[in-house]
Amino acid sequence: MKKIKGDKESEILTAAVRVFAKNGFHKSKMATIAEEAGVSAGTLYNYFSDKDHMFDRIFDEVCKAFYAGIEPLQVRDDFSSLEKLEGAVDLIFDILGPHPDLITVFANEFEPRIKEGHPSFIDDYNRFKEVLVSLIRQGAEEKCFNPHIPPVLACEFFIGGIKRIIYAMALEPDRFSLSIMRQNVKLLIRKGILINEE
Amino acid sequence: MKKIKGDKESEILTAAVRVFAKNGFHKSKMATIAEEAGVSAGTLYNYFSDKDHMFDRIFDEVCKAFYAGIEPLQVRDDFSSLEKLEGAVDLIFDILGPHPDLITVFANEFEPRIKEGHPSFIDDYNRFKEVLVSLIRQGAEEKCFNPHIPPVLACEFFIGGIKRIIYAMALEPDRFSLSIMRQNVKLLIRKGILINEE
DNA sequence: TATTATATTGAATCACGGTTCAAATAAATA
DNA sequence: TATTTATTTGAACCGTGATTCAATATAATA
Repeated sequence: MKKIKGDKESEILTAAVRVFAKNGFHKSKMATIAEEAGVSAGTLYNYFSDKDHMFDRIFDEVCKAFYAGIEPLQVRDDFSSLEKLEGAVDLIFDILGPHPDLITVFANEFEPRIKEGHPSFIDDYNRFKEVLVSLIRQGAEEKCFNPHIPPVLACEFFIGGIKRIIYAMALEPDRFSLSIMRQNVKLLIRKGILINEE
Repeated sequence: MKKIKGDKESEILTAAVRVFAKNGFHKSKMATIAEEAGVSAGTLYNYFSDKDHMFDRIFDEVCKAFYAGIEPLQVRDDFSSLEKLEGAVDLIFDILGPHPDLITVFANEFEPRIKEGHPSFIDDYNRFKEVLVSLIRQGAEEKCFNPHIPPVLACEFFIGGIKRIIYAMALEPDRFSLSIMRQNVKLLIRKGILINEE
């Protein structure tokens, strides 16, 4: 059984996500995380300088994946604006969908963490949002999306909706399947709630 | 200057909202709240049994207003389903819109607080959501709203979107006006992002 | 005004939990 | 194997901040 470098670090992070999801950041004790990871409290500090740093590492990965995923989407000229936007939805579902604990932490701790300082993941996250916004803007310019809706506003609305939907899913995994969620979110984004009379 | 009963209590709550909005619940010190309210730390405990209780009182008011506002909407038979749904949007904007600090606290602390226990406001909040869901369900039954979208799901999506929009507004009040926000949210809810070709 | 009841004060208390670090253990190297 | 280096341990430390409460001030009542 050879240990891969970084192995234990990610074991600790996985445990941390589990604990943060259950108790929230502030009520999660380093001792609990250590126990959950099967190491002692002191060991945590060989991998992370402090609790905040450990926390931010979690979102580092997520935000890097967000940005890495949306960038290639932006430049695909075989995709319509709508396909790109739906690609972004798929991206979020793909990255977070399989990890309920991560969703929970993301839903409850992400924005507060941004508000309280300048976390390491902020640049990737902002870039991700910028691409999303510019993608919507482009759709509006092409008269594919409603040009009266400010793209930033639409972007915020969609992110908020998606975030909450996947959080609901994380809380009650058996109620709706990932694919049903995904499909309906796309529908709501595209056409809203009204029946489209044709 | 006669002091109305409950006057000081609400002064403290207002100060608390301000402090919670700025620092988040856990980083807000009772001492700071006391200072902000112009009383001493000990006085807080004449009005609230502890920090959690004080916190919950804030949401008590909000949730009571939510439920009190949506209930009459539900039974108005001079309103279409769409008008009712838009009435609910207006309700949220009316209650939270004028209070950026309250929005911030609501956006960042509400769900975590629900997750960690059984707060006093949970019943009003659940009733509010139930009405919202049943309102959407009714619209679907009347073939006004898309019947393929599970109402609970639509409800979560809309709440998430609205919550995030008003939070964005609270963070940058000068970027968009309340009325622009409101109008565009309704548009997104009704028709989504696509242009409705006619 | 004197007396009683109520409200406020803020320094002291005390539990909590993040962090440290000397000792112990394990791994790497000679 | 002996020696050096890296890692892990967990009990102890210590800052923080919610909460308490005896003393004080304010209001109500006689």
